[in-house]
Amino acid sequence: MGTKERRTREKEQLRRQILSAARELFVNEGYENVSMRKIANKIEYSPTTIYLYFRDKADLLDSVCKETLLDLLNTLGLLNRDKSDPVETLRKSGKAYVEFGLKYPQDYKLTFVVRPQFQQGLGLEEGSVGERVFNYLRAMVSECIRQKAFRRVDVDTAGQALWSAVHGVTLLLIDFSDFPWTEKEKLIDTVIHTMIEGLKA
Amino acid sequence: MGTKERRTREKEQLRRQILSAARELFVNEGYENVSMRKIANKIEYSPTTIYLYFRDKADLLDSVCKETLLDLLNTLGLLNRDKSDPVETLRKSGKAYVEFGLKYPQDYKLTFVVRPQFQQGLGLEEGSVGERVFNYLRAMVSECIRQKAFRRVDVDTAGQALWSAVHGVTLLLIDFSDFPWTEKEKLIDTVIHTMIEGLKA
DNA sequence: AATTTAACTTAACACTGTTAATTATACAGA
DNA sequence: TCTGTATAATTAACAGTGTTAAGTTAAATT
Repeated sequence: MGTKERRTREKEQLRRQILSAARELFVNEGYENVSMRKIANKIEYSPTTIYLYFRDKADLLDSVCKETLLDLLNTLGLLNRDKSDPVETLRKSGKAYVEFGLKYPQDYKLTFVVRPQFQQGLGLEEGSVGERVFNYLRAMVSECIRQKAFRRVDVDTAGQALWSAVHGVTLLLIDFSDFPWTEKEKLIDTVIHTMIEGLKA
Repeated sequence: MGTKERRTREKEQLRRQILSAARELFVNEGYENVSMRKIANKIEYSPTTIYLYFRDKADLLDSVCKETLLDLLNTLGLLNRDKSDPVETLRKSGKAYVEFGLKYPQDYKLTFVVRPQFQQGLGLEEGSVGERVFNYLRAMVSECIRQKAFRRVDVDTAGQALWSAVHGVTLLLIDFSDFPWTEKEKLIDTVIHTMIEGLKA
């Protein structure tokens, strides 16, 4: 019959329409300055229609962030991982991570700052996209240790430490853009380089 | 006459009352879940009275955060700085910074996460408390380099890199408390230790 | 053509930050 | 002690918020 398929396709389409309107508004005006009515206006539907597709505003945020994480994962996955030089691969990945954050600062904040604020304890459950991002990092660190490029150190701890560093520099650069930072690229490179050197020693 | 002095004293007292009520509510319920009316109820005044003491809700947040920064600066200042071992002093300060953040997680987030969200570009202007916190860190790094414990590296860059690392680990631990972190202390120590080793190399 | 189902909208609730206008209070000088 | 004045605090109101329940329209099925 196919009409049912068409309907579900149309539903999916509207869902995506809502999602992209929400992302655009969240990014440009900030999550808390965006009302359901604003989103509804943008897609030319009544505000309550959104509730047929998303549980509430937080759920909307949640879905937007999930997309961002997939984007990030994809960006990292596109790097040509040189198995023979895992340290260099790690360095490049760290750099790509920060650059992703600075390229889409508001999306990064939505995912790693705003979302935890409105939905405590989540985003990184087992099987989630967030977990996959971290596993990606973990695998690289593991390879560095296996090839004895890094000193014998707990893989998880090292991975989490690296994540801390790149997350930290990304957020500081985004949040305090008026601070008299040294040259941005230099700071990013120093953070990554210093962490990697520290893991070698 | 002295009545004028008493009045200003009373005004100051109410100001502090508002401030401490606001902090308690912000910390326990989250900035955006606290209404001016809630704060007013707590201090048993009408909501609009608050506006005689603070410009708006963001200004209230601002004042709360300024206090937090002073607290942090004081905590760091209380460390006995051993001039003969600046690296150890730096390590202890980093540790104290993270511990401060984890001891008052909500206050930390209000200052370093929520506030930049609601008042873009600030908190670290010249002469501000935030700048003083960073200067404290800068001085320590400078001493490490002067005594040749660290390789010759730009002081500002190194300081900002260190700040990135401790800021990052603090926020990750606060925001993703359900993530399967390795032992918390171990992670914190690794972050700080790795950065310091990286600056020596 | 009638009926069921799905999609969407209208109306409403309790609440938000904030302003303007108003009232109460405490002080000063007579 | 009374009056005028400055200051402090309040009431009422506005335009907007997320969200729910009830109602309406349109499409698909029988």
